[in-house]
Amino acid sequence: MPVHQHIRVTADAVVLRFNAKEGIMVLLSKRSIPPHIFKWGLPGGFVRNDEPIETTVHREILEETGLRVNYLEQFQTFGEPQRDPRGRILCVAHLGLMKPNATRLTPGAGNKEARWFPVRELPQTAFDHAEVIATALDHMRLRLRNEPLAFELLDPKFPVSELEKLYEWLYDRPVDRRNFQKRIHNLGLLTLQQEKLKHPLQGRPAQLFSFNRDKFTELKDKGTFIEIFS
Amino acid sequence: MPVHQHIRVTADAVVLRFNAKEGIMVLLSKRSIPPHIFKWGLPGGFVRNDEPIETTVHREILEETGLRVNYLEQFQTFGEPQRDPRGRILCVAHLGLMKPNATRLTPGAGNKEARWFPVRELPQTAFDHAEVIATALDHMRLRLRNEPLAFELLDPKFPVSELEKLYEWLYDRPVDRRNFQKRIHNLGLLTLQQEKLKHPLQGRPAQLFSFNRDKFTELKDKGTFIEIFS
DNA sequence: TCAAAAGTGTTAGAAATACACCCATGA
DNA sequence: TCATGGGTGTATTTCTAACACTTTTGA
Repeated sequence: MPVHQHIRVTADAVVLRFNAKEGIMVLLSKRSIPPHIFKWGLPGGFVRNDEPIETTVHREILEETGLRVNYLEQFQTFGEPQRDPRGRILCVAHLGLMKPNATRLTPGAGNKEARWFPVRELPQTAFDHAEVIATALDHMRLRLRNEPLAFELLDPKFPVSELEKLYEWLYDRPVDRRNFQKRIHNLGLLTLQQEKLKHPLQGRPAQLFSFNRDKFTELKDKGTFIEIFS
Repeated sequence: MPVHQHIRVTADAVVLRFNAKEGIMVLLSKRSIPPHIFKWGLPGGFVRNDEPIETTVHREILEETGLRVNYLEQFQTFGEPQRDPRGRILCVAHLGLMKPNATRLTPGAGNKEARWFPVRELPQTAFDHAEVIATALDHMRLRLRNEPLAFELLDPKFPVSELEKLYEWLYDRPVDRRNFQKRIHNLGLLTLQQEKLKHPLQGRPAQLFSFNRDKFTELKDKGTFIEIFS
C-alpha cells in the first residue's frame, strides 16, 4: 500500500495584514502557469522532502512576494481528492500575520505578481483557495478570543482604537469604545507608552500602548482562562 | 520539484470514549510490525490515492478495532521530517468520539490487538503519538467550550451528572453541581425525558435528558456566541 | 472656529460564585 | 435504616451593556 501511494503535498498560507482604513487584507499572487493560470492564489508550494512544513511556507512567501511574516500557524489540511486537476495534492494551510509596516510589495522581486486584496472583495481565486481563506478567517475569529494574535497585526506601539477597529472589522459589528477600553485595560495586558501618535491625519493624537507579553504568559501559566474579547 | 517529491501521508485518529467511573479513555492498537513493533499506536494508516482523508480514518479504525466512531474531526497535521524512521511521512491527525455503548472490543476481529487506555495512564506509544494525543486533548478542551462535542461522548439520554463529570475529567477541576445545572438548563439545550435512569448502582435514580441539536443550530444561526461551559 | 478623533463615568441588569440540606432508591 | 448519589434556592459579588459630553489637535 504505501509503495503505491502517490500523493503530493503543498504548504500554503493565508497571509493577513490590517489597518483601520482598509480593514483586513489578504496576500495573493497571480498564477503564471496552469492550472488556473492568471487566477489569484495563495502563496505556497510543494514541500521539499526534508523540509519542515513551516519552512516551506516561509520560503515560498519570500520567493513569491519578498515578504516575511512574523507569525505563522497551521490551521487545516485540505485533501479532497479532486481539489487539484494535476492529481492528488494535499494543501496544509497556514495562517500568517504581518505588521502594517513591512508589507510593502516591491514589484519585480520575483517573476510573479503579488497584491493585497481586502478580504471582503476577493478576485477570482485558484483551486479551493476561497474556501481556504474563509476557513482561515473563521479560525482567526476563534483563536483571537483567547490568544494574543491581534497584536501580531499591529505595530509594536499602537493606539487602543486600532485594536478596537480590528475587532470591528473581523467580527463585522460595532464595538462600544468605552466598554472596550475598560475591558482591555482591566486585563492588564497593555502597557502605556510615553509617546503619543505623531501626526494623526485628523483629530486628537492618541496615546500609544504596547502588548505586555510577559504578563500574558504569567496569567496563562497560572491557569487563568483569558477571554481577550468576544 | 513536484516530480521528485516523495512524501507519504497517513490519517490517524485519537478516538475517545468516556464514562464517569473510568474517565476519558483513548483507543490504541498494538503494532505488529516494525518500526516500533509491540508499542501502542493510534489507529490509522496510509491514505489511498483517491480516498478522502476521513474515509481512510473510518476504514482504518474499523479494520484495526472493529469499531465505528460517530464523530470525526481533523485537528492537526504532524509533519516533522524525522518523526517516522521509514522516511518522510505526514500524519493528518483526527479526533474521534464514541458513545459509551458500542465501544466493546471484540478480540480477534483483526490481526491486531486493540485496547482502551485511560488518557492519564498511557502505555509506551509509537512515533510521536503521545504528543498527538496531548494535542488532541488540548483541541478537545478548546472546542468543547463552544461546540456540542460533549454529547458525542454521551448516550442519547443521559443524566446531567454524567455531563458534569465529563467536564471535571477533561479540565481536571471540580465543578459545583448546583451552578452547573443552572447554567446548563439556562442555555435551553437539554430536553427533559420522561424516563429516569434505570437500576442505578446506588442512590436515587437520575432524570434523563437529551441534547436538543435543533435548538443549538437555531441559536448558532442567529449569531449567538454560545459558551457551553468553561 | 471648525472638523475629526480621543478620552472618560455611572447606572441598571445579568451572570457568576459560594454554599448545605433534604429526597429517592436499593441493599 | 443506612449508604449513596440526585435534586434544589438564596445572597453576594462581579461583569456586562447602555449611554453623551468634553478635550486635543491640525487645517
